[in-house]
Amino acid sequence: MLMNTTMQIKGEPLLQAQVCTFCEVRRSALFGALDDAGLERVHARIDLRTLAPTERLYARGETGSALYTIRTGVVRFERVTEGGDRRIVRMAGRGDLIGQEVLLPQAYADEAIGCTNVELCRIPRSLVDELVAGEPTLMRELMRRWQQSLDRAAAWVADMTTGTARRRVLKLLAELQRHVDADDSIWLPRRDEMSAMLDMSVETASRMISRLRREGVLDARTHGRARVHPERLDAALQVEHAG
Amino acid sequence: MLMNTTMQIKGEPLLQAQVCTFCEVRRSALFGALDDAGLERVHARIDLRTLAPTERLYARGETGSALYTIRTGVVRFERVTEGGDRRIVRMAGRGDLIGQEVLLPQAYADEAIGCTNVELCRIPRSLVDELVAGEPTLMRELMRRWQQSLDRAAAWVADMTTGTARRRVLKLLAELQRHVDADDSIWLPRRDEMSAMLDMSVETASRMISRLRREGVLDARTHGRARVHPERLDAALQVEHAG
DNA sequence: CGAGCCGTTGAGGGGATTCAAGCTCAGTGG
DNA sequence: CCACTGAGCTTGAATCCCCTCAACGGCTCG
Repeated sequence: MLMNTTMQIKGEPLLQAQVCTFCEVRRSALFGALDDAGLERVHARIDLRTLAPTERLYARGETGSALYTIRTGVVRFERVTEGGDRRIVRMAGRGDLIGQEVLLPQAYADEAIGCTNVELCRIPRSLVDELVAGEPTLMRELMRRWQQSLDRAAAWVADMTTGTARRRVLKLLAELQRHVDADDSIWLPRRDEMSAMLDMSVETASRMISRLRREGVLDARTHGRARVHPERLDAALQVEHAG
Repeated sequence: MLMNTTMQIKGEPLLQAQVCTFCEVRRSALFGALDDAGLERVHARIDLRTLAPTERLYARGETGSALYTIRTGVVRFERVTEGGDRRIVRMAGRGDLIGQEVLLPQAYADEAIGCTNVELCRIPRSLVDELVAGEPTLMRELMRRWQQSLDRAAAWVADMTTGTARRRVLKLLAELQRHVDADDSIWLPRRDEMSAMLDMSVETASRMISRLRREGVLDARTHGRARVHPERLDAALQVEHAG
């Protein structure tokens, strides 16, 4: 599993120490405040974990013993309503911390499911507990992450649940642009996934996407990936706001 | 201002020490972990603050120096979309901690506005900073509050933004029941406020409420307050889920 | 190659919005 | 005292957006 990473160099097996040192997200990552010596002690306890699309990382109510940072890919959080249908309530991407509630300690609050291929760093709860005792700065970093998640959740309400189907789809595309890949492509959800995010029927989602493709806002590619014209997307959103 | 509280006894002016000691929400409040001696040091720094309906506690982007716990009443969080209309993204009630983001330190993330008459305890940021240094337990309590806010935000997405207008109104009433008053009455939002919470027109909100009143789920009272039949509310939600 | 999943498109119906008109009620001033 | 006013609430009618039901095509995979 350690080999299955973008950090791999010249086909050699990759040690966790190297992963952390070279980690592209280190600056924004949980342990960014630690010096190299501090990182040394951390390496051995952190594992890489991969997640395939639609694969579940953990379930709501599960009592886990680890939290995760996302190295690459997109993860979504689902919740089942009393009606029995699944609703996607939030997403997370590169650099985001997820499953923080195990620190309280508390069961996971939502299901975490892979949207794309995902690479995660698995951080045991005990490790964070130990580090927090010695390094108070880490605590502030943790609180920042919590607030960030809360802020994104509020933004989700304001963006993904408001207005016409077209506006919500446009807002979704704008959100997905935040997790744009190296080759400018974004993850384009399946229609039933859009349905669960934006509270609309799969047919409506399909119609909106088809229309946006005809309008040149969107360029579909293979395997649930697409490319967006940022200017045309913004223009379409402006029109939506005006009307 | 100290006199303007439900804790007042026999008309005597109320000292903050008494307020904290007798505080009904102490168990669930931020400083519940502190012993009486610890509380003593805290009293002098905490002020009571009241908030009238539609009055704003703080604005989004404002750099404040205090966080608050809610003693009585309901507070809502608003955010303005790019379209220019206000959207209510979350609510908080008795015992909830709000404005925690000042601890990071960071500007307030949303507008906080009173729904009912509200009584708050104003806690300076500096006080929390000092206490955290001496009492690590407090830090855990803070994290619990953050997670709780996050959890409620996710629940808001799943409940208030999903399904038919009728379902969303029913879910809103269920949520408001959580903040039920001493006399079994709840805050019944104005129709335009419901509109901002549930993303529907004021007319639709009015129609739904009128119908629920005819159905006996709801008993309107004076001044934006009402009483709900819990069993009928649950029954109505069951039907909604089945259909 | 048939089966099944996913996406697309069409037709019809229903729920929500929009536009519009009254209604209640509290506050105001003649 | 009461008309006047304006804000909030309600209700009706027409329109429109979205959902439902349905059929079909492309694709993968056993």
